Amino acid sequence: MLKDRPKDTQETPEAERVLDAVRQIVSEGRLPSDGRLPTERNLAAELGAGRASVRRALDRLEAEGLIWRRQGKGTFAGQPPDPTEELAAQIASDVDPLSAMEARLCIEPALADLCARRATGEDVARLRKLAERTHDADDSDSAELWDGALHRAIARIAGNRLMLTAFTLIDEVRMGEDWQEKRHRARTPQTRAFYDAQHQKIIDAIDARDGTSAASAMREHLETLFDNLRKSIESRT
Amino acid sequence: MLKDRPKDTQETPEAERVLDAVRQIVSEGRLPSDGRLPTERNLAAELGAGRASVRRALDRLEAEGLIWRRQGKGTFAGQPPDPTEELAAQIASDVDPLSAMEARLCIEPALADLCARRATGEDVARLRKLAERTHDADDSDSAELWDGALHRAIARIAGNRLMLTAFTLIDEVRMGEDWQEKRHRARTPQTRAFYDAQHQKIIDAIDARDGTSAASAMREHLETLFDNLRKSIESRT
DNA sequence: GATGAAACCAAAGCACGATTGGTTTCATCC
DNA sequence: GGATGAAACCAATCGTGCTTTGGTTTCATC
Repeated sequence: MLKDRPKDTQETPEAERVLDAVRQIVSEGRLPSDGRLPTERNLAAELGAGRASVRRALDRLEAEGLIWRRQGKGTFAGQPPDPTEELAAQIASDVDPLSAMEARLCIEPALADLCARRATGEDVARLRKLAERTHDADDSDSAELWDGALHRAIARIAGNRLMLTAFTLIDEVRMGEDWQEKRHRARTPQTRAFYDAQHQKIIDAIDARDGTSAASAMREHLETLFDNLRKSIESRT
Repeated sequence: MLKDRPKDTQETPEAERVLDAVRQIVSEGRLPSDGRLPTERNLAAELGAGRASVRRALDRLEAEGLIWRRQGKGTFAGQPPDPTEELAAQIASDVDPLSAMEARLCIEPALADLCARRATGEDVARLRKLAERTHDADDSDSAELWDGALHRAIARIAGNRLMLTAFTLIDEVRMGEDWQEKRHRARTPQTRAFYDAQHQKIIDAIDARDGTSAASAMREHLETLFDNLRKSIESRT
């Protein structure tokens, strides 16, 4: 810390070399579809370094959240899988889009309420950024992705582990099913503008730390979604 | 169907013999702690019957919900395990009683609403019976058990698989943790009478198919529980 | 003090055979 | 003809032993 050279970028000569090499492998994504990295032993051999150095580099990347590791399994790029996914996959088969919306309509207003009561200024800034991304998205697909991220962020900020798990469950089922096309049709330029305004309203309420308003704004938003989804289903049965 | 002899009780001579034998094994509970029954082949040998007959008997018992089977695993007494339990066990460690109540307060009023809109006369009769059992319970422990059964029944009648899973998740975490004593202290004779009245109000609203009233009655009930739990925690920190 | 090499531990995977429910076929017996 | 019993086969699961892989320690080297 007291040294005058920039510790973060240099560390020690070998450490930096290995770290950069591994970071490049991860970021460039030249790896199997499951995101698995070479084993530590292979990595060490390929880079002509010792296993300890490789492990130090991986420790760093893990701390940064770029990779995750599991003893006996391997090292993988990205975030560790959530056990909720499995449960979601199991029950996904007997859940229809309407009951999924029903569930969202139940839990998300409550999450917005809690979110409003617990959000920090930083949290609100993050939400605004996500809403902006949703608004700026070029195609309907990426808009949906950012929209999902926004709702998830609200759920996380709410700070209730149980409700977050329940939300994740609903979210996983919703994403994993074959309703994609249905929701796709329900998303037109007009509705998108509408959704953006509703997002604004929700975030404004959260920013004002007004839980009740946040909940009702979220409920209104979801009901709009719900209606459009229902119309979309009815129109082409 | 057109025969004059009582098909249900007699079927065919051998079938009935095997069915009774297996039914006795299950009901008397002379089986390992995991509820595993002998294999079909062993059962057939023991009873001096063919495997087909044994399977017919097991089919019947499975249809009655007395046993469940899994290829490659075995035949077991009781109901098949719910995958929700595992997930609940995993996240149980970082959930506190207050956030569990928060989650209940979010989901159970919505379940009561749906329940009121979908309950049949038979369903309401079942709920009334459970409320009666809760009221008649001798000790605080069994009252809690019947109370749990009542809330679960409402969740099941609501008829939304996703929300039922979410409810089960909360319920499992709630039951599995060490908060038993806390809730125990929160349950006094006075509060029990109070709870009984609230149960009545909820069920009356469901009986009247008034979802909004059912939801608010449930919310009121949970808020009472919540308050008492909070007091109980504060009193002896 | 950082590095590299080696050895060991523990968790997970993998391959293989055995077990078990699910299914079909066929001969037999009322 | 329908129920039964026997046999064979399929598919999912489990148990076992070996391998792989990350986690950890030790030691020699630079």
